[in-house]
Amino acid sequence: MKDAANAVATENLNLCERQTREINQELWYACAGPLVWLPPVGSLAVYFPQGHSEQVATSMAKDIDTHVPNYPNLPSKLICLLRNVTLHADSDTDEVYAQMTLQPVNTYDKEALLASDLSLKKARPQTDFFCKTLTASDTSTHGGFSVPRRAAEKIFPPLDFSMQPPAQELLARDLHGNLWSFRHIYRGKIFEDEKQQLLVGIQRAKRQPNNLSSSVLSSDSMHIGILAAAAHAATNSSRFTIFYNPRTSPSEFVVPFAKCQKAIYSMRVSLGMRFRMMFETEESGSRSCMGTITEISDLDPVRWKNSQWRNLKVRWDEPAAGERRNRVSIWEIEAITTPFFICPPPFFRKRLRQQGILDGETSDMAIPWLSEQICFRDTQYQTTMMPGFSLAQWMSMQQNSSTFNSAMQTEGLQPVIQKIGSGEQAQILQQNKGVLGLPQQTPQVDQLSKVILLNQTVLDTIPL
Amino acid sequence: MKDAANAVATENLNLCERQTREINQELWYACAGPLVWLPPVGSLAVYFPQGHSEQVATSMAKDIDTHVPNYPNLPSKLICLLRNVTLHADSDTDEVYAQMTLQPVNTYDKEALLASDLSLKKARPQTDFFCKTLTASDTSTHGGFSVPRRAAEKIFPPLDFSMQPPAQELLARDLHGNLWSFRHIYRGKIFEDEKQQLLVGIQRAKRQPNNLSSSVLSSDSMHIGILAAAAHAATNSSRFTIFYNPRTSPSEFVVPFAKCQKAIYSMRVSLGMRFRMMFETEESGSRSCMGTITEISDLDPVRWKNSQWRNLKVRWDEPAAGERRNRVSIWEIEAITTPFFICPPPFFRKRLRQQGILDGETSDMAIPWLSEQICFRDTQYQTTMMPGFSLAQWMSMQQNSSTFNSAMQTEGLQPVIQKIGSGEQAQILQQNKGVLGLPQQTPQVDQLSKVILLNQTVLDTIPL
DNA sequence: ATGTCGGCGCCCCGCCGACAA
DNA sequence: TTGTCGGCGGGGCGCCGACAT
Repeated sequence: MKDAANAVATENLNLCERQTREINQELWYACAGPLVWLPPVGSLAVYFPQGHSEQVATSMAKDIDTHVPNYPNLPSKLICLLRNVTLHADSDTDEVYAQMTLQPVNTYDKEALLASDLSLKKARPQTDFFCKTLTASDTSTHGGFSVPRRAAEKIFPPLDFSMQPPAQELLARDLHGNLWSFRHIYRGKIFEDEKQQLLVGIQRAKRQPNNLSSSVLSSDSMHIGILAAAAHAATNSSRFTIFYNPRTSPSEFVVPFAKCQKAIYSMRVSLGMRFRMMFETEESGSRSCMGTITEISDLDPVRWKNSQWRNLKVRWDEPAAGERRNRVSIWEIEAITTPFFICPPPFFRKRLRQQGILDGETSDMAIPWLSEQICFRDTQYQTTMMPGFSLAQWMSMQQNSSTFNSAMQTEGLQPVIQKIGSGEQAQILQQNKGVLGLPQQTPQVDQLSKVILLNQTVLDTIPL
Repeated sequence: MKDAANAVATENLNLCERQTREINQELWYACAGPLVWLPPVGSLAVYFPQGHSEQVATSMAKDIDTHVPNYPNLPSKLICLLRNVTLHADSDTDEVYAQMTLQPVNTYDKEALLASDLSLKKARPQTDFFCKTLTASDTSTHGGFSVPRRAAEKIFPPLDFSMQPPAQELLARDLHGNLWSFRHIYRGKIFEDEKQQLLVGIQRAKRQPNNLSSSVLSSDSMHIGILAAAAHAATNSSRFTIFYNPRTSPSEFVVPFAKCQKAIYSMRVSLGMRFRMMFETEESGSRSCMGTITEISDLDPVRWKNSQWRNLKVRWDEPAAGERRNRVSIWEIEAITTPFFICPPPFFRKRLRQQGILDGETSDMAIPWLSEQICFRDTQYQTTMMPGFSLAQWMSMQQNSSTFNSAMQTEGLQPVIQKIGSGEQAQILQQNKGVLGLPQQTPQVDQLSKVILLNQTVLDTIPL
């Protein structure tokens, strides 16, 4: 398939209408990547100021400055009621982001608690879409953009042989509501076509030196602003607003309350624990990678003592994926059910040996120091992980411990159900070619950017 | 003159070199507009958090939210030592902005005080440049860009008739250091040319709906961040960094200390006082507009009580220029030396009449209620405005009043020397044409944008 | 099945001159 | 003097087919 693309006149929507027009949720999620799942409005969520700072630091390509003041009154996590969520896309870069309004709470509404739990069970609907990393020919002005045959058959409308000129028009709407028309041609002189509403999105490769300076606010002021805004909202139980950029940094700093709670109360982590974690693959799929917990420690012992934000240092089984983060949070990982003691990874045995715990060569089947404990934990895991881990159970837990960032960090180990992750990002090339006829002023569309074509289905299949 | 323009290969400067390369100061100032003059490093300056907030609100096209908390410990102005100033230009929009690092101080270094005073006397060097609002033909891809003959003779190198093909090449460097080559042709079949280093800049018309959301930080958090960062720096006497965007908002919120002091101590304002103030004209020139003070009151009586940031409500003589702000600060205006009582403007007489001060029709020459006082003030003005208004005088004033935002607001009136203003801005059209061969991805180059051509002279004529 | 490239038609960028304000 | 536009030449966008993997 090849296509010529021209922007159909943007229909002269009056500005008002365009601004109120909501972004298509399915397309937004498709562009955000397979692992992103926003908590629903009205549910409880946990806000991590640390993670928020991290996102800003990443998007400004600047480390958090050390002379940002400490906010002793601001805890490392705030339990909030999610008051509002709106989806957005940067008008220049097409990067998707979400705006969330949070309100710190002290008492937990049952409904909000329930909503938080339900959101975990409701999987993201699998919309029919196709995602392709652009090739040189795709981005070149010389050739066209080729869609793999399977994708065309899956996504595009069924053939209609009534019309005679082979090439016919496909219409697609992008994140901003602009209409695009494409000519669809089948390579083998046989053509297929049908008019239907499609959606198209662009997932750009991460810019290398991201907007170095916003030219609006200094990085310091931003970080202070994050903390001060959260602290102010916390003390007044008033609302505050944040932006979540799923693709600029792997910092999911607003986490469904239930997910957090389940992880913290049902999983006890310890050194050497094996786990798996979901990652995004090249073509917007997901797969899990395995690793081992090597250390449990504060990411920032000075400002954020006893924070559970990425307090687990890990080592991944596949060293090839060197871009993976070496620190994760407990709610991002999932226990590996196959008994770990059967085959601890080589590097870990080596470390144990260095530490004098394992001396000499030991058979994989004979590691006495862990087996009993492991078995017990595994049993416990099977119990707590039974379907329908009771909501009332958490609530009673919650009532017994006023704040749940307890000191149980270094004690036990136990995996949790939920899986989450933020995609690793590819590097960039530099080119400024049009793609699919998109206007030239959209920068950074290169051969590592991705185009997403989406079948538009019923909108309300994705509850927000 | 017409020209074809192609970007000379950007010379493959390695990234490191490009980032450290400083922006040309003359070009930066030419693009910033005729009224911008940054205080020099090492001098004392006054920082107005209110004005800073205002700039952010303007650049985000969003009013300051009312639930931004009050910072009772943060005064409406901070006296700071200017530690660093760097000039920048937005890589996408070419908008110039400056980054300043400020450090609140309690004791005033004599040198810094002197530097602040000296900067007032040192006028911005008048560099040879030409500025033109783009016409439809200029931006069209069909025609070329025409430079007025006078400008060409003033800016371009002298003729050299040695070469034979009429059209020859001009090289110019833009704000980012990119080289551009232009073909220079004289209309009347006679051509002029010479190779020489020129500078070219683009001053875009203000975007109408400016970056609605930064997608990084919420507007609330930004405003809080501004206040919290300033408050933190003030209490610790530590440095903080701000961005000043001279063209996005008319908020000069970092003012040379001497300018501020002179205005506050030498000028006593009152209702009805006549003044003049500098404004930017269409073609980057400046002219003064006259007006009358109609009210003296806090801009924000709740959060910023007794602040001198735009506490003067004014009425302009020329109602045509409706875009002018109706609130100014005392250091922005200059007294009108011609005695005001000879001819108070009509609207003001009407107001006085309404208030029962003027009853019936009164001759312009017979307004007894002010004349004596005016004369006195005028005398005083002549005195205090003598050249060399002593620096030691301010210092003693400073020592006598620990903070100088005194309560003398509503008392007297007296004008001040210094003049300042921020340019009014034109509105925009929507078009996406290339200008002078600049790359297409630079947006918003339209017929109201301006192109600036500059003769590169000695760099260090402008002390920063 | 899909990425790349030579051939080449046509549109539009951009140069020239004419004309008007 | 300077903004606009018709004429028109050439370069590049973009369609087709060939070929390789």
